[in-house]
Amino acid sequence: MSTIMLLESDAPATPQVDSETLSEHVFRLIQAAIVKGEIAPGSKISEPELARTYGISRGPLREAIHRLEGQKLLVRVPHVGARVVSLTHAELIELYEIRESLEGMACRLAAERMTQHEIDELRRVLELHEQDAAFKAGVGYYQQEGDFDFHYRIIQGSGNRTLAKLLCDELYQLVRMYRLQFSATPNRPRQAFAEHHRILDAIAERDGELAELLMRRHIGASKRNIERHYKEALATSSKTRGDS
Amino acid sequence: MSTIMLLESDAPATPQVDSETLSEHVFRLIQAAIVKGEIAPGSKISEPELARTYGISRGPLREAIHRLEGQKLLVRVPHVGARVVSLTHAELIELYEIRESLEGMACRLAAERMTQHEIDELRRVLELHEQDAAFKAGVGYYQQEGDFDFHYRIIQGSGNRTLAKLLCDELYQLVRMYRLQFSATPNRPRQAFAEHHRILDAIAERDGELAELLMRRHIGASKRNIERHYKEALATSSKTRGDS
DNA sequence: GCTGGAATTATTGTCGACAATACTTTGGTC
DNA sequence: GACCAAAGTATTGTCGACAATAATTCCAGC
Repeated sequence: MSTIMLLESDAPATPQVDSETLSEHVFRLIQAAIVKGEIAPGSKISEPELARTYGISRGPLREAIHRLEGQKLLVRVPHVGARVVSLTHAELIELYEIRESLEGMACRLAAERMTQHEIDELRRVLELHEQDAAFKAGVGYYQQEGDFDFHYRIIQGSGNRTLAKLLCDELYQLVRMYRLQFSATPNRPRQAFAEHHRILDAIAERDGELAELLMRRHIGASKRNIERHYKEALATSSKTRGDS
Repeated sequence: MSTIMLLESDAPATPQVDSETLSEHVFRLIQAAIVKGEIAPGSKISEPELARTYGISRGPLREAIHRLEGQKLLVRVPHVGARVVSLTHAELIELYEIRESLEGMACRLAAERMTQHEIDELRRVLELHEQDAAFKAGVGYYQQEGDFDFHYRIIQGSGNRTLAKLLCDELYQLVRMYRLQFSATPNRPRQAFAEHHRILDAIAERDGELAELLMRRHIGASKRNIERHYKEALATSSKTRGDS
């Protein structure tokens, strides 16, 4: 009853979606739920339960689950079921190492191949970020999605469509999922913004080599930020007995 | 009739597979067929036909298709169907650019982190290649799969499991599919072998920087080899009127 | 009271049938 | 003769039910 409501109440938000496949629809719904943390990392996915929740049969749901697995948001074990991914510290670092390499390359290509119009738009995106309330308060950044995301636009600007599919269609949601956890570090948003600005300048000057270097350093800084978070969490958990 | 034969005649080759899921089984079967070129690139995948061929229902077949799509061996269009991937020249080059970046990084990490035992085994793999009949005849190389493949082992040796999953589980089969077409260039196998040897030496000397550089050059050379092939194909197709 | 095992329950894997969409072929008109 | 439209065919998308496997519970024995 209310399960059908859930589907239909969402339909008006995406009106043209008549021809959209059911599988596609729940895929996006579940993807958003996982990225936002509405479904806790590590929690088990029950096919019958989710099917009831979204008011669909298990067929299309299973297809959605398989696609989510492709995006690394779910981990499936045959005959056992699927769980929401829960990256270990090491895996998260590995992911950032991959991003360093791939986005560094994307940034170099973007500096060489982006049109002037694309560069102008990228600058506008950055200005938008600066005016963002959350950013001004120093509590967040990064929350922008898709075209409003700095990294996303640079990757698209690289001109390497295969790379863009890999980064934006497969890895992007996973990165976004974990970004939310670490973007709230005191000084990090301001610093990240400054780094973004330097990267943009390098791109505008068509200096591919420098743009790549800066992007690698930028992601490396984010990586170190995560490592710092992790160490602090370790220290906190081990100081269970007073701290004077 | 003969469709069931096909399944059963393959079962003895993998006897322990009782607990293996049907979907998993056909996934591997179709994957192999695509990589070997038994199903032509660009050809359409008919669900009813394949289901009959492998003697299964469309359910598990569709799951296999989705996984194949994740490996970029199939391209699916909603309400239309799936086709075997057929990379354009530009896409193939893009793929090699990605490999340059990713495998270069893997090679640097491998030089830093591989155990002495792993390095010894890598050397043995290379010696095996040198003794291979096809290689001696100069007609091929690369055909080795998985653990017997030089690149595969280096990636595994990088210690970055996320990277290994990305390269070996998702991109590897696609690369293998296209390798078969271009490995038959006159001098390329010998040259590739020499490059492999230099990379191994750099790894053995724990020189990560050099190992990365050499791997990038190695893949870059393969890339140029493909570009040369392409240009020749273009020239051939345009000299339809004599060539004296 | 705890451990090991068997029966029960629940979940995943598979199937065949029906509905919806896309493609093909046929017929008609300009 | 060529192009457009409509009916028909085939393929994909979805569903509910059944089978096989895994997790849980309950009971017996030590």
